[in-house]
Amino acid sequence: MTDYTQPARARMAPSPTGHFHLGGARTALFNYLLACKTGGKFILRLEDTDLKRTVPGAEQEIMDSLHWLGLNYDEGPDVGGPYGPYRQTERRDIYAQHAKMLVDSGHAYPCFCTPDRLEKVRQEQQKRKETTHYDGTCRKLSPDEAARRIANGEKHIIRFKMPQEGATTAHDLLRGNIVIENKNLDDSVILKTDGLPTYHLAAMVDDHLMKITHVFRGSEWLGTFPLHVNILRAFGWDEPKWVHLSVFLKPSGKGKMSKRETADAIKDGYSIFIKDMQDLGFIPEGLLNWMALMGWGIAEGDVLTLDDMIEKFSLEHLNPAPAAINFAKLDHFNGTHIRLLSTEDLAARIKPFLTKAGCNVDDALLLRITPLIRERLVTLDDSIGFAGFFFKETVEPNPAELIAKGLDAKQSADVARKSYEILAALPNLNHASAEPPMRELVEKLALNPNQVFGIIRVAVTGQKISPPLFESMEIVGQAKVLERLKKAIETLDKLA
RNA sequence: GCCCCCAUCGUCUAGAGGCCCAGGACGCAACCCUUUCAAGGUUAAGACCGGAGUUCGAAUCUCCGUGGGGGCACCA
Repeated sequence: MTDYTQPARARMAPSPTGHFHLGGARTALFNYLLACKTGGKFILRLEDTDLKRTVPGAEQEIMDSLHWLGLNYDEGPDVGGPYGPYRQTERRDIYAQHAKMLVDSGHAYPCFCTPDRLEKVRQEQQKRKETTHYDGTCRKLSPDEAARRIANGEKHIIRFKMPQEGATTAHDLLRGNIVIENKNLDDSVILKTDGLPTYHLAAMVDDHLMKITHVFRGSEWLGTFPLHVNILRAFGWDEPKWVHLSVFLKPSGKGKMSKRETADAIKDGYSIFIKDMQDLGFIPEGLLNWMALMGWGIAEGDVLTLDDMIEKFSLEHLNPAPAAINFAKLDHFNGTHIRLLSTEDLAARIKPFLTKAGCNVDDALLLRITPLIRERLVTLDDSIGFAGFFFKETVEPNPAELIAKGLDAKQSADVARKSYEILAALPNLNHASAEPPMRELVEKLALNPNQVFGIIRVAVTGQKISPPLFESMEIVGQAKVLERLKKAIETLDKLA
C-alpha cells in the first residue's frame, strides 16, 4: 500500500523544554526507520520558539540521546544541511514573511486583543458552558483600520482565518479521513507579539521549505490537525503524509505519565527519560526494541535490532490505540540484547558502571569476568552486584550467611577447614582442578553440594548470590581464595 | 461542557468475512536442568467491551451504547 521506493524526508521536531523522553524517542525511531527504509533522510529540527519554556541544556540532551540511541540524523542544528538553519529561532524572518503572505492573501489577520480581554472572554464562555474559542472581534476589522492601528504602533498578533462554513477533511495514514465541522474550529494565533511564530505556522512553513514528505508526530496533535492542513492549503502547498502516533499511558493504563509516576518509576529503577535510562544501565538496543513494539505489531520473532526494524518496518502495522508502558518487558528486552553482545563490547559497556561504583577495573580481568555474568544481567548496572567482589582486596561476608542450611557454626567451620586443606593442596587452583576434589568432599561428608559450596561461595565472594563458584575462584586466584577462606573459618570459630 | 481519536489475554500485539472453539511476546504458575542467582527447555492458566444489524458465515463490515485516551493557550 505505502510506497517505500521513494526516498522519504522525515523529521523529528522536538522543543527543548525539558528532558528527552520515551514518546519523543519513539517518534524519532519511526521517522528514522522510514527514512532508512526508503533510502531517504532523517532530519532534526529544534522547535525552540517558546522562549519562556526553553530549558538550557535540553537541546544538547536531545542530540546526545538521539546519538546514544543510534538514531543519527542526516540534517540538524549541529550537522547542518541544505535546508538550514534547523533551529526555529534562527528562522524568524522566514515566518514573519510567511505570516504576512497569509495576511495579504486574506487567510490571516492582525489581532489587537489583549491577553486580559481574551481571558475574560474565555471565562464568560466557560460560565455559559460553551466551547472556549476566540470571539472573532478583530476578524471583523477592515484591512484599512487594521493597517492604521499597526501604523500607530499598536501591539498585535496574527491569527489564522479558519473557514466558518462547511467541513475540513484531513487524511491520516493510520486513521483515514478525519472530518471536522469548521464551525468547531478556532482562529488560532500563528505569530506572537514577540514576532516569533507558534508551532502551527512554524512547523508548516518548515516542513514545506525542508521538503518533508512524511510527518510522524504524537496524537496530541490531532486536535490541531485541521488547522495545519488549512494553513497548508492557504499557502497552496502540497501536504506531507501524516501519521499520528499513539501516546504512551502509565503502566496502570490510566492516563499519561505524570511527574508523580515519573518520580515513582525512578525509585523502581526505571524512568521515561532517555538520559536516566542510560544511567540506569539500559542499552540502546534493548530500549529501541522495547519502544518499537509499543504501538507496532510483529506477528512473531520480536527480538529486533535496528537493522531488523528497518527491514520489517511498515506503516500498516502501526497501532493508533494508546499503549500502556510495561517496564517488565523492557527488562526482558534489555537482558536479551545484553546477551547478544560480544564479550568485548559488553565489557566495554560495563566498565563505566563498575568504575563509578568505585571498582578499580583491570581490562584483562574484566574480559574474563564478563562471560560469567552476562546471562545474569538485566541492566549494565547489575554488574556491580555480580562482579564487584572481583575488584576488592577483601570481602566482608555476613557471618550468619557463612553457616550452611542444616548445619551449625561449628559444622560449617569444619567444612570450611576441610575445603581449605583441599584447595591449599592444589598446585594450581582453577575450575578443572578444584571441582573434582571438592565434589569428593561433598560425598565424603554426606552433605549436599548446596551446603558445602554455599559456605565457600559466601566466604570467597562475600555474598550468597554470585557467578558460578569454581570459575569465580579461578579468577579471584588461589592466594586470595585461601586468605578469604581462612578469615571465614575464624569468623565461624568465633560463632561456634 | 464541546470536539476528535481508539477498543483482541493483566500488558504489548497477530488477525484485513470462512484458514480462529483466536496465534506470538512479556509477566504469572508448574516442571526439567542446576553449587547460588540467572540463562535455557517443556507445559499450564489467560482475551475478541455490550447490543442491534449486514451475511450462508463476523474478532474482522455498519449503527447505537459503554469504556479508555487526547485536545479545547500569544505551549509545543
